[in-house]
Amino acid sequence: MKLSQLVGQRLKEAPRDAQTASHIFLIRGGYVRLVSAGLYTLLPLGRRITRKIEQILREEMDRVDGQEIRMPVVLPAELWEESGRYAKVGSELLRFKDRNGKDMLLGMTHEEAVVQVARTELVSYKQLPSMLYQIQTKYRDEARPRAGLIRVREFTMKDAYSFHGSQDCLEKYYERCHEAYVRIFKRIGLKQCLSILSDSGMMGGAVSHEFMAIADCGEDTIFASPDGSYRANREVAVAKLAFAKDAPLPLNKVHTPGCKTIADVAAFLKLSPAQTCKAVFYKDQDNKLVFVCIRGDLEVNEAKLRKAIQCPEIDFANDELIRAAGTVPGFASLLGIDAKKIRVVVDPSVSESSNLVVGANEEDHHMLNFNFARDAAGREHIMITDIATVREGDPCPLTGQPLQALKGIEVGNIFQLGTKYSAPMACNYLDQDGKSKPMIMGCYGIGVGRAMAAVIEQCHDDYGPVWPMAIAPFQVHLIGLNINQPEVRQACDNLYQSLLDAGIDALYDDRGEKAGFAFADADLIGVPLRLVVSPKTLAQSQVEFKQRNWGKRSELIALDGVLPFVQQQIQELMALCRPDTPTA
RNA sequence: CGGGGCGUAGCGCAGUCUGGUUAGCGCGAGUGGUUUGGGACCACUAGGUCGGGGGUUCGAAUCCCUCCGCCCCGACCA
Repeated sequence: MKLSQLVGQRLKEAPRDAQTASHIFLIRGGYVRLVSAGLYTLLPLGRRITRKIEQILREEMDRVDGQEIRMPVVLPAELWEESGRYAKVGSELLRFKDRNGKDMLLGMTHEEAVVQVARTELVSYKQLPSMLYQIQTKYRDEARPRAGLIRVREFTMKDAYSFHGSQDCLEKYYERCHEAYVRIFKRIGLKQCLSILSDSGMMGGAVSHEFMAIADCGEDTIFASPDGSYRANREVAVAKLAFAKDAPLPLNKVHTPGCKTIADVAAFLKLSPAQTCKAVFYKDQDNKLVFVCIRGDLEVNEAKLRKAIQCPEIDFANDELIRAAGTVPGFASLLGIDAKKIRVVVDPSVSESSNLVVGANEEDHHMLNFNFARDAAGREHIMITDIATVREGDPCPLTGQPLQALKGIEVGNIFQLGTKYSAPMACNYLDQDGKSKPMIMGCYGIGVGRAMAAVIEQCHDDYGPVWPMAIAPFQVHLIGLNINQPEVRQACDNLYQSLLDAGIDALYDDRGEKAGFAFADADLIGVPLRLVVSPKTLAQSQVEFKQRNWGKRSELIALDGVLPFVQQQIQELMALCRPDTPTA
């Protein structure tokens, strides 16, 4: 490709909107262009990269016996009604009617569609296990697209679905897919990508992992032990906190004028927040009160709470609702509360700590020395479960070491779905015993554009992306300086042609721009290998060579040895992305 | 959906508060010339529904009303 013909302007300045490295460089380098919020056109450079990523995905999916298919983006609502998701999913699902008034939708994921394939094409246990995948457009009407390609509304996703005759088979296959994912992210050049335990959310199913590209701009928080043995999404992470276990002292009411917050109470009584108990009030979608107790220094993890009480939507309760339950906002506690009438959730930090300060359910008063086992009435009706948000430095549940907090971009996920879709949608097969059984399913997704953006987040310098060889838009960037001199033009043309003839993917800057201008563009395009030909180098029958990540350093190589040299460099850089040595 | 910010040429911005002729500047683009190793220089040229609509006014980019769009934070998120 000649740079003079490449579509996609490089920009000296980024649009003000762009704030993260990947967003800035994708725009400045001419990889993508915004069409509307969360909708992007991939320009040639961006498309070249995503094609290479897609090819890696194909190879790795085929390697775990996947078969590529293609399902429609537009799907009939009736299919989603079968699984129950048509009613369940909110406005993230784009619904519309076709000309006949039939309810349709844009696929945000394809469990229903693939189940329809499986239940007609896979009928016997002899055909299982089986895995189908596609690389295709998804649409999600995101409330808030952000950070360029990190969070968009329309995107290309590799989505794969496996079908099994037994849980055991699913679990074994899930492991293979996990390994395939480790290989994939290594191959596309991510430097740090961790698989973590995750909250499977509305996707359902028991076990799931998210693959997180570690990056400061990531939306997810991950807690990891220093030795890597434990890592989990903040939504599900747990810590092994130590609780005070002193001999219970008698309850004792104290006057705490105006002390409505934990900070007030702790300061007034000269205690640490960890010696207090916090009462937090939520309401569910039916406007019913949920009374939550947690140690004063901890925060409620709403994702855990939602899961614990099996309630997808919760919000803070207003004072009216709190008072109606017989408590006093700011001075509320379990004391005198009838747990039979109100839903109460207590974190172990409260049920297992001794002598906490709690509200007295009386204006301007608190109670010292609350002990759950002694003082909470109707304990048998109270749900005791971990609903605490893990903090950086909290002890790891496995090793006890202080947990580290990392930010990550979710570039892929894998789920053990079980029969969540196959059972309601009658996706059955005939087993050896002649009985019809629902298939056990797994699903496996990777966002292609997001993966590209994540690579930039991890691989860039001040001047632009530093593409890993495996997904670079080109393998070699050839620049001709003073190319208006016929002998330079000739030498460059010849070298370019011989690179192409050798099967090397070369970009040729034939524009005759000034050196600085050409170099700045080359940095933005981020091709891993660069060759510069100029009258100076030509006079010695040499070519200047550098790798993209060498900064200003370069070396001279003989013109007649360029081809084998470049081929070897490509091999060496490709080797850096070989999946042989899994890291995650 | 809640909070905040922004919308003037392809990109970055000034002008808006305090209304007043032909709406400017830098980058980018085109032509000609001089240049040529880390975003050169000179001259000329093209490029604008000042986000849309309505209103106030002799006069609106500027004031008022309204709608739309984009970004950031939060909520939500297979």
